[in-house]
Amino acid sequence: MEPVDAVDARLLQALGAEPRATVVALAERVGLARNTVQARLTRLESRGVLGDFARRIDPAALGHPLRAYVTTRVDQRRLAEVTEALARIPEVVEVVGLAGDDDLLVQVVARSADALYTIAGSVLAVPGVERTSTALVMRQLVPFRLDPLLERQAST
Amino acid sequence: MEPVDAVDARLLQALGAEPRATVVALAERVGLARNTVQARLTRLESRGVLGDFARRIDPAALGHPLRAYVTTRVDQRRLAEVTEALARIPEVVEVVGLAGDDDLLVQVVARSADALYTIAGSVLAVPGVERTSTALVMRQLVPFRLDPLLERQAST
DNA sequence: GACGCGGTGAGCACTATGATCAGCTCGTCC
DNA sequence: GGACGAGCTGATCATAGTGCTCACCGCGTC
Repeated sequence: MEPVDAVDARLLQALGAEPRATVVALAERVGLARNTVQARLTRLESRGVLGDFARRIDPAALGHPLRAYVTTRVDQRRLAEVTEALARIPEVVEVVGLAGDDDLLVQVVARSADALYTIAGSVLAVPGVERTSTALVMRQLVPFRLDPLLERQAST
Repeated sequence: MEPVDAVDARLLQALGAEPRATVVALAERVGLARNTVQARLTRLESRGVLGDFARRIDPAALGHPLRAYVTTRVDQRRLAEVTEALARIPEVVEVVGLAGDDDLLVQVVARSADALYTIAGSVLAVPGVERTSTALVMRQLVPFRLDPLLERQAST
């Protein structure tokens, strides 16, 4: 994916500061014509720079305040099958394939510690999963952020 | 955090389907009065249900197509210090404290494999960090999602 | 039965939207 | 040098959405 330019980066920064801002407000903030902002926003969307809206939703607000990473080792030949089964567990919010000792990193959320135990069990019960290790997220020390990278891009 | 109710969940689903939808469009979609939707949206925002806008931005669009998880073991007594130092590395996009063998899970993004190597070095170089292990994300098998949970909440 | 809460529909002035236009300044290419 | 295309600009337009306030109503609570 082609990286965005400095103007787009500033636009994204402005959106970060005020997500519900109107196009005219953004135009004023970044010092561009409304026309330009409108065109760039459209381009950003169509280029897929902005991911799912769901990423902004706090799982805690959905009654799932607990978050954990389940590292799993799987039978590589059954990877597709395993992925599909994991996707059927509602509390599984993300699965990525890793290079390293572990094969899969499964991010899950849970309503309670008890529920988490059950969910971890469901992951282990998936045919093709050989071993799992669950690590509970106790605290978000640095909340997800992209500002430093946006800052760098904006000053290009 | 108090979980949202079914109506809010449907609202969030509608937003997920069409993030730039106007309030009137959302009202029509969920079958509520425009007034109600407006009030609920305001409440959702003020309750902090919606996290940072940056969460929606694809790091690849910022020129950082590589993503990795760096698990680290730290001197627990220097945790605050370590966190602060990690936060100063631009490519560190999230740090969480774990319960388990590893202390910290550091999510980083990088411009290239070479850059990733450098960044992993920076993490290890932080005073108080004792050991690190870097796992490159090769593929997103299940992209981040909250739909299954939203669905459940919407049908309450 | 009084109360408060949340949803409703209506109305209002104000503002934003999306689309289109010609004009302008770049840098690129021949 | 000159033609070209891309991108930003400021203008205009009709249409639509916004934010707000109001009175009203149904519902569960005390």
